[in-house]
Amino acid sequence: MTKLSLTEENYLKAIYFIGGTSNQLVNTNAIAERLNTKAATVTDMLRKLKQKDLIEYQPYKGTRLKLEGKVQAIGILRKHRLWETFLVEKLAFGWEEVHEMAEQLEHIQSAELTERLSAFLGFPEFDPHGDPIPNKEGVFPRRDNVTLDRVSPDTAVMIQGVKDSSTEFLNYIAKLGIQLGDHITVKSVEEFDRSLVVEHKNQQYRLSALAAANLYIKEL
Amino acid sequence: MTKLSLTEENYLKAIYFIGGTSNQLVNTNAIAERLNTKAATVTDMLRKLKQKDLIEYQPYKGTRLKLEGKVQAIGILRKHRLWETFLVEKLAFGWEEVHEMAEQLEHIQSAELTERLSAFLGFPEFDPHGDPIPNKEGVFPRRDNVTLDRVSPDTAVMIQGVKDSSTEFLNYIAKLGIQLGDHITVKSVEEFDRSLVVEHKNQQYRLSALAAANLYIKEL
DNA sequence: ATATAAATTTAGGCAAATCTAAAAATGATT
DNA sequence: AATCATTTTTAGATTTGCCTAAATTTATAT
Repeated sequence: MTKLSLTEENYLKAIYFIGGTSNQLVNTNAIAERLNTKAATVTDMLRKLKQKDLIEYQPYKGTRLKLEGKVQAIGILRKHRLWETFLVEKLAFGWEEVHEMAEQLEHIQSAELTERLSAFLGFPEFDPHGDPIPNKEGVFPRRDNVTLDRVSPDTAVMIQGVKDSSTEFLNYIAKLGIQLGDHITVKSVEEFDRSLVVEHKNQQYRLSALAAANLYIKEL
Repeated sequence: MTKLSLTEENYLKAIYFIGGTSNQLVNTNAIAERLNTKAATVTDMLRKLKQKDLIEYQPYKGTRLKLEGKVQAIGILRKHRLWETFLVEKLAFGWEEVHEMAEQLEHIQSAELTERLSAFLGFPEFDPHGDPIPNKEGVFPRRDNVTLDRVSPDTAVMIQGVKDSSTEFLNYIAKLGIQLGDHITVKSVEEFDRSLVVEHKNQQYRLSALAAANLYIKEL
């Protein structure tokens, strides 16, 4: 639980981001590019992080997070997404504007502050962009693999994400006025083609089974 | 408007604090003590800050803030007190707990964030401790020199500070349950001794003219 | 398989912020 | 005014994070 420097935190974040959830081996150059620094600098830091037992690192082979490194990285991600939620929901910033501020706020050290912020925001599980916020144990909320076509009629649900993120689909739902976080209720399902009539923002309209199958929802 | 390092900001803050509002000459040792560092280190930084034209500095003589340095210091103080207000009023921290967190938050760089935070908090002019929060131009609010004895009956006012800060007086008002920020209303004034009956927390009681004259208030 | 290209590390340095120890300036005292 | 004590600065090192240039390892392509 050694206190990490801001720079160390940023390296862990970068390795976590590039390695993905499967914790793949990460190249030195990839880290250098993400952090706008030089490969030689990255090598220095990797040696240091290895020495602190936060990463696995074999020269020329690449690096990956060890458990403690991953815990740290997820902790920072949690703070980042909570602060972004605060900035958007409480201070009315636009989604595009908040990233840089959150990059600073995520390094504020106080576990108690993080937990109280979470409580103040109503223990959000997803940030305004729909990205999951890990809890304080580092566990990500399951984005329920439930899609709109599997909901029983008259159940109010919330749009939580999209399965198909092609431009065409995003344009289509934008045209319908559907946004992340919107509430929607299935009114009826057509036996014939499984298309459904939904109520959304006080309007009723029909949605194809395909469209519904690509909208992740959460029951309220 | 050069962007300052965290360390530079802390030196400016220290000089501002020690020099006081009258901007007195500040000794090297005083700064070293406040920042838990050594005099030699302070000398190095003073040369650097002088070179950036943020302070006046004559070797062996001492230092004081120049205009730009003072502007920066007051800007940091503004952020510090706004964040403290946030932590106490929104996240329900106790007053004693917030200082260290605010020491970190005060360095977050985003003028827009500061202004939105202020708006979110209702443009507070005093922090939960009663200390004035400078506005974005660096001007401190006047703690109105109005005391409770000068208020007309049936006007709701807020306790904003004390004139007499002797232990005896503070104990007396603590015994009455009067705290900074409390709302209080003068119900009537006695011609004879100018003592007054006040309503405070749903109770009515009598206060001497002297006690009332030592309570700074703000009309609501 | 050998040469060439790409990725990575090593070597040597630099700037910021800090330290200790020694030197210099200021101030206080007889 | 000369000395002693205090304050401050200078000198020289250290640590962290970064750089360039050269050397080394790994990957690719005839």
